[in-house]
Amino acid sequence: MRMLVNFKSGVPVYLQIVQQVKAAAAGGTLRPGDALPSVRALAEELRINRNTAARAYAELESEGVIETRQGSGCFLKANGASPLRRAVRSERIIAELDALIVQAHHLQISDTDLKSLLADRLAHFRSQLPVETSA
Amino acid sequence: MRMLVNFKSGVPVYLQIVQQVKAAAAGGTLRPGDALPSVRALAEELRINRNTAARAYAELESEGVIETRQGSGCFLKANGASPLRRAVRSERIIAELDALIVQAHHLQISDTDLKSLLADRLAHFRSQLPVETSA
Amino acid sequence: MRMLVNFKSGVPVYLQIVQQVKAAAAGGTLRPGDALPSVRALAEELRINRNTAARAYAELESEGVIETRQGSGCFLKANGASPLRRAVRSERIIAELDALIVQAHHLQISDTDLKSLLADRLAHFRSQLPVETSA
Amino acid sequence: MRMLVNFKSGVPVYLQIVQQVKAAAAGGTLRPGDALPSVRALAEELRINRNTAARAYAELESEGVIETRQGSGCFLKANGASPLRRAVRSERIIAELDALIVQAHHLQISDTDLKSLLADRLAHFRSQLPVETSA
DNA sequence: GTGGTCTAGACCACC
DNA sequence: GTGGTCTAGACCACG
Repeated sequence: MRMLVNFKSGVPVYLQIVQQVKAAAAGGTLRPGDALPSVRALAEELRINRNTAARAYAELESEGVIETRQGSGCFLKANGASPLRRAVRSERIIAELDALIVQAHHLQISDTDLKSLLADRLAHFRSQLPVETSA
Repeated sequence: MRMLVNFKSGVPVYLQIVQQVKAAAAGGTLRPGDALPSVRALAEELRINRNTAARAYAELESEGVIETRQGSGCFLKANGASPLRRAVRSERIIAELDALIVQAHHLQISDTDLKSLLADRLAHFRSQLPVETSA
Repeated sequence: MRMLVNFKSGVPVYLQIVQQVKAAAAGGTLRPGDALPSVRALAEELRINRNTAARAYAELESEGVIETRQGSGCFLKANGASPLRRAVRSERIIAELDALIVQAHHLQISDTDLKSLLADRLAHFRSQLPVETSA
Repeated sequence: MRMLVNFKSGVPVYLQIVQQVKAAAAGGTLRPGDALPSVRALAEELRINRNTAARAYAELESEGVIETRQGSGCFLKANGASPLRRAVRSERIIAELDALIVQAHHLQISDTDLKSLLADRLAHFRSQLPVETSA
């Protein structure tokens, strides 16, 4: 499970993790029973404090998304949200897409340029890891 | 200048304002000498405490982005950063673009679909308002 | 409201505060509507971090003992526990009394000496402040 | 040596054990050379994890209070602190006594009642077990 | 090794 | 001025 946090965005780090785990669960990248990285491993990978990672997991547990077993780790809950329908998944991404467009608009980045940038970044990611997402 | 804050995002409200003003200035939507809404008006429009609006402006002034003239309001500074070069503006948007891609990946939205969604939303925005963004 | 924390006991500081507020509420020393010291004032008085004091109050609020009003302070709730009957109040103190006796036993302090010590300390406290407790 | 832990008190379990052993040693209830229960036995008796019991003993050993002889168990050290003078022993109990008094004060238990309660509980304990405490 | 708790410092939003 | 949140470090209990 690839995670990524942005320290400059102002969004609390623990929330960024929560959102990504939820998205992965909703999308099916994480399936019921799958183990999440340990609090320590996640903290090290993202260069954050253990507590911040722990808090993200605590939040996810309190929302019923994951289950934590003392001494063995955190796992995606069986009764977690089942993978969403395609239309629903799209809706989830639209709010962020709109915010991005507004930002680009403020920066006077043209529609054409924005599309190019997206294509560039997608290519960049796909070259980095063998993704299981279909093309 | 149209502004918008998201209370659920976790991003400090005052920071959201700062970011939007900076983006508008960097992109050229706001030009040197242009007036910003008064603290009072902004607070009312966004339904926030006047202190919070004032704080955003104080931050912008301390960074030299705007100047406040007693009794007449806040204005974009003449010596503020001139509109950025195209390449620099692009860089500004890339971090957000990457986060979006990760999110889409977790939701198992294909690259092709993501591109389509972007095109859709761009069309949506352009049909809504007479944008001054170049094509 | 006189408060006192013991840093060496191992009992979490925030819990010691919670217990004392509850006891004061149960005993009637604090009455519904009474204001508690502000988080900052309490922290300074006890030489603890503001967060530790805040946590105690947060716990008390979550248990419905106090009510906190943004910007004005914390107050004992009207529907808080009504003053306990004499017998019940006594019960509250017995667990601690027993722990004390066991400790004294381990230290081989005689019953007589323990009683003397209690009398001494009571006299000490009564000389320090004009207590409203009946003798 | 009878031990007792309170899981709700917030005091670390290992510390409660350490405190009780030290008190017993300081008071003379445990004498140099006396054997302590094995880690295994203690863990079982108190229903705690063996690691926790082991940790308490490790702490005691590192402080020079006890010594562990491979295969035979843990014993109170000969060079451990000899039983304290009466005055010192009294000091040890005073902090707890003060906390008790504050608590009683908040519960509006009168000095007289507090003294009676102490006498009651002392009588209760003495009737329960043949104590070796001097009268 | 695992997750959980307590204390702390810096910052935020509101009166 | 008020209380609340986020991040962090150190420590605890358990497998």
